[in-house]
Amino acid sequence: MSVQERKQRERAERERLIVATARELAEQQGWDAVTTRRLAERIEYSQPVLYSHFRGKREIIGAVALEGATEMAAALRAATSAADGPRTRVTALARAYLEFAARNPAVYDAMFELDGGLAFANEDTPPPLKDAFAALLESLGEVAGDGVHPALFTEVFWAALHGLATLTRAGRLPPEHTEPRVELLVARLAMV
Amino acid sequence: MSVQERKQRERAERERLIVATARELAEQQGWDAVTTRRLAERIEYSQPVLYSHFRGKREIIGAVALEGATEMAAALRAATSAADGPRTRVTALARAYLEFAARNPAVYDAMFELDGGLAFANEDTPPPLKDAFAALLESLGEVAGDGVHPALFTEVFWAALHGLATLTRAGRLPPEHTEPRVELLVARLAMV
DNA sequence: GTTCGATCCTAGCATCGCTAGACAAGCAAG
DNA sequence: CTTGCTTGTCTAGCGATGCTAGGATCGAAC
Repeated sequence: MSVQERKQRERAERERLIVATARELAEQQGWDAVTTRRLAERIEYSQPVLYSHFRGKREIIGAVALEGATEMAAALRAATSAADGPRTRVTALARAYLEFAARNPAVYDAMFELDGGLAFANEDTPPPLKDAFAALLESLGEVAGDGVHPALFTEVFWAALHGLATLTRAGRLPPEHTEPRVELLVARLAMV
Repeated sequence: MSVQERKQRERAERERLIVATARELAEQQGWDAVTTRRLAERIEYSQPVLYSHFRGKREIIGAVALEGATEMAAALRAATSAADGPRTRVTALARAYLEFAARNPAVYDAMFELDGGLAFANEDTPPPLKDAFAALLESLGEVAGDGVHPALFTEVFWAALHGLATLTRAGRLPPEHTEPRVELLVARLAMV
């Protein structure tokens, strides 16, 4: 059985390599540059190997998105756990969210802009995505205000963050005034 | 000169046909289905004709985006002019914005998700885009609150609407609770 | 050592955006 | 009316894309 196990290990290792390479390439040159040929060349295998791991390019994007969701959840929790008081936590959360989006644009795209073939907002949603939303909910739920459902509040706050992140990165909003925008958002939405 | 004028008119007419057809095809089957070949076939001309009007597919998307911006500005103004009182106006504005995005998904994509090669948030921004932002500013500026720059407030509110629109349409947010989300957003952000 | 199955690669398909160069239609000059 | 030229359009093709079929190769098992 040891032989099979070794092969499985190597296969899993190669799969990680594919995802990591795709992510790296996307961050360096954008998702348009992530073609199956270039990706295959970088991992030093031929194209069809990719298709023995993933159904297609789409699933590779999805894998990057899941990886990103895990990291984002961790980043959000790290930022909020260092802050005390609901208000400070929400501000830290908002800043961490936007910073994650700005520093990992390709990953953020994989999560929210591109089609990675992932299910959202239903029972088939993969755990990392649910957990990322949970990380938001943890800090945002406590400032939802009386009579407002925490999940609903989280959705609205999240949408605002997502809007700021995407519009800024796409050049629709000048990037200079990010900080005052965050402050305004927190000041108005969060009920201390 | 009459001959030249007629030709110019016909050319302009054909250009409108291209844009309208691209938009129609995109709304019917998504932007992925808008290929230069299919588009050429629908307007009953050959592919290269498209390139005598536009530099490439990108510019066609940009043209659809501009058309959409004009319509959106009109829709927003129509919705707000029928409401009296700042608070009612803002609610009407938010609903109109989200409805426009939901009813014209391909146009909304052309405006904000796809690359139409348009300049944003600087002096080169085409008039229709500036005007659409102005339409937002007209109603949102009056509820910015004391000491808050109207443009900054508009950016934040707009980002929130954009986030709701895109996340909902991409299946990231369940579409059922759109109305309470809008109400929460207006209740918190707008200072009556 | 031989067989056989898993693994991987070469080669190719259909389609994409875009362009060069041939061709025809229509106008101006003789 | 014919000739020549400009203007407009089309056919054909390039390189690149995602994806796949079918053959070659390699290693494990008897």
